[in-house]
Amino acid sequence: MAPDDEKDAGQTTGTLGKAIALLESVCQAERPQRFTDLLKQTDQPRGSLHRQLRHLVAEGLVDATPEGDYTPGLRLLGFAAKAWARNSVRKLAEPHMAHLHALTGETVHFGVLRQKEIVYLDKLESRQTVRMHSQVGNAAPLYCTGIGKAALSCLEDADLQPLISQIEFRSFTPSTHGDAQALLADVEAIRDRGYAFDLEEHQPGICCVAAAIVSADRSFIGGVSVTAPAFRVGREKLVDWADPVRFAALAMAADFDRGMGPRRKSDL
Amino acid sequence: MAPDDEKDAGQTTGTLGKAIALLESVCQAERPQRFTDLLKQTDQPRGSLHRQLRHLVAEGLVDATPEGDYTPGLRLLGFAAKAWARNSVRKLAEPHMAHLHALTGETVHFGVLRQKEIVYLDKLESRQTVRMHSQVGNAAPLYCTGIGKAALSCLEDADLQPLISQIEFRSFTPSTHGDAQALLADVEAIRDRGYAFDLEEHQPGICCVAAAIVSADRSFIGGVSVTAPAFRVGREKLVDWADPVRFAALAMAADFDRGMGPRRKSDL
DNA sequence: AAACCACGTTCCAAATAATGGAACAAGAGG
DNA sequence: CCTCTTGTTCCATTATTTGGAACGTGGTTT
Repeated sequence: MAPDDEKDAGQTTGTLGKAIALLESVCQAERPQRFTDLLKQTDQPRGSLHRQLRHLVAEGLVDATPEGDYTPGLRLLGFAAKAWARNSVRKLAEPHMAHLHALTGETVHFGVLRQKEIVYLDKLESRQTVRMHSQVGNAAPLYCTGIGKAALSCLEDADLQPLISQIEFRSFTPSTHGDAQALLADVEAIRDRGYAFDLEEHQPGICCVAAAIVSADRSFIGGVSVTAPAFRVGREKLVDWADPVRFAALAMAADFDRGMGPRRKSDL
Repeated sequence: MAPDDEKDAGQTTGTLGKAIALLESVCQAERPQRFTDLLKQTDQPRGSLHRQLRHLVAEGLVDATPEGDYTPGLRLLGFAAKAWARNSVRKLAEPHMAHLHALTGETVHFGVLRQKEIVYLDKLESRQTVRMHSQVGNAAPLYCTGIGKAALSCLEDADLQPLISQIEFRSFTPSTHGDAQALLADVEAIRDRGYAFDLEEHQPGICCVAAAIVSADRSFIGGVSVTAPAFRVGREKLVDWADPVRFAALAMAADFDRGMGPRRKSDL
């Protein structure tokens, strides 16, 4: 119908793309969506939307109550469990995370880059926190998280500049960097230090030290961080953890380079 | 091309169904799949498979290495995180799980029924286990897990019999029930007791006590269990935990009935 | 009651995207 | 040099999706 939709940018994924876009709508929403809610968001004809939803529900990607509320489907958990369990970088990071956790006694995160976000792949909780699990599987912006900024600090200036200029800065907290200039200055400092802070820039009251895991070819593999509530730890404490964090990141990078070297050979 | 495929059973999900079937193939495999592996499993023409994979990769549901290895995509984690965070039954179970965990000091599971399997939705670890997280999002058969058998014990005989007769019994361990008769006897006992055991029937060395969470209308909502290694706890210990587990299940059911009562009203 | 409206569901000709066979690259071995 | 395996591209055919409109259904107003 529309010959060239504005933001198709290169590739089209046909029917699947539309289905996943709809699934995204269902997932992004805060609460169960009704047929009409989705109709408004997706502005598709009734008939099409109806069939697409039927398909998604039949496949278990979306769950529907008899009353007509649509929520993300439980089958997604099964898929994600596999994606998580089979992720090789996460597996290799695990023991080093455990070590770091034992050393600091605080919450340790591991995250990788996906598109232009950090996705948290693993988390070891601080000893008895009241906090929920999760965060695992969630995505966060690059410009206001420790791991995200550590990732940025690995880029060449030539790649960094255009990327930063595309960012839409949103102030999650009063401390969030509000523009490219502030972020660039921070990245500069991170390059010098070799590690990054997040001083309540994403979540109020939460701060962390993070380091990038960098492969031998200088590409960003992922990041580790130690996180704690601001009321309990000051900047000095974070600095104390910086070396352990950096060391863990180095150890992970070494494991990565060792493991990823032999290609086809080590497959069996 | 094929006018009526054998097991289409009622509904067809068109293009999406094929894409998800392929995704399932990628996820089920133990290791990264190559194009040819998938070609064999799905017996589709090269052209079609190639395009479907391209679409899945473009959508982030499948990740592909430059070398041509296909693995479950990281985007799945994001979807699942939403599905998990927004699951209302899980949320309401959470505090009762915590209580049970504090009481027993052992691993507590919460699971619900999906299709004909138990899907684990939450887990509180035994204090310092070496064990990984996960299990969350994984599915297990009904006939060899505590929560699964507790679910079976909620069914009327009229529903139970046909369901059991369809089961393909697979012996995960020497203790797994091997036929309908043994399972029925166990279900009978569970009905009498009000709780179920899993005595190393699914994973060697692992046993649990479980109870069904049953709504006021007598339908199965989910199940809770306390799990421990067999070498550390005997049947007596499991029996000690049975009442706490049953009580937790009752409390969850009460919360469920209370929360789910007011429909549209409580939406806001 | 009748008229109205919001919500969902179902239908079907027309438009579009998926299909699958075959031809085309590119290595890897023999 | 030939051949086998693996992966990619092309394109006429075919099946699926599309989307407008008509049809239910229940709730609300006049």
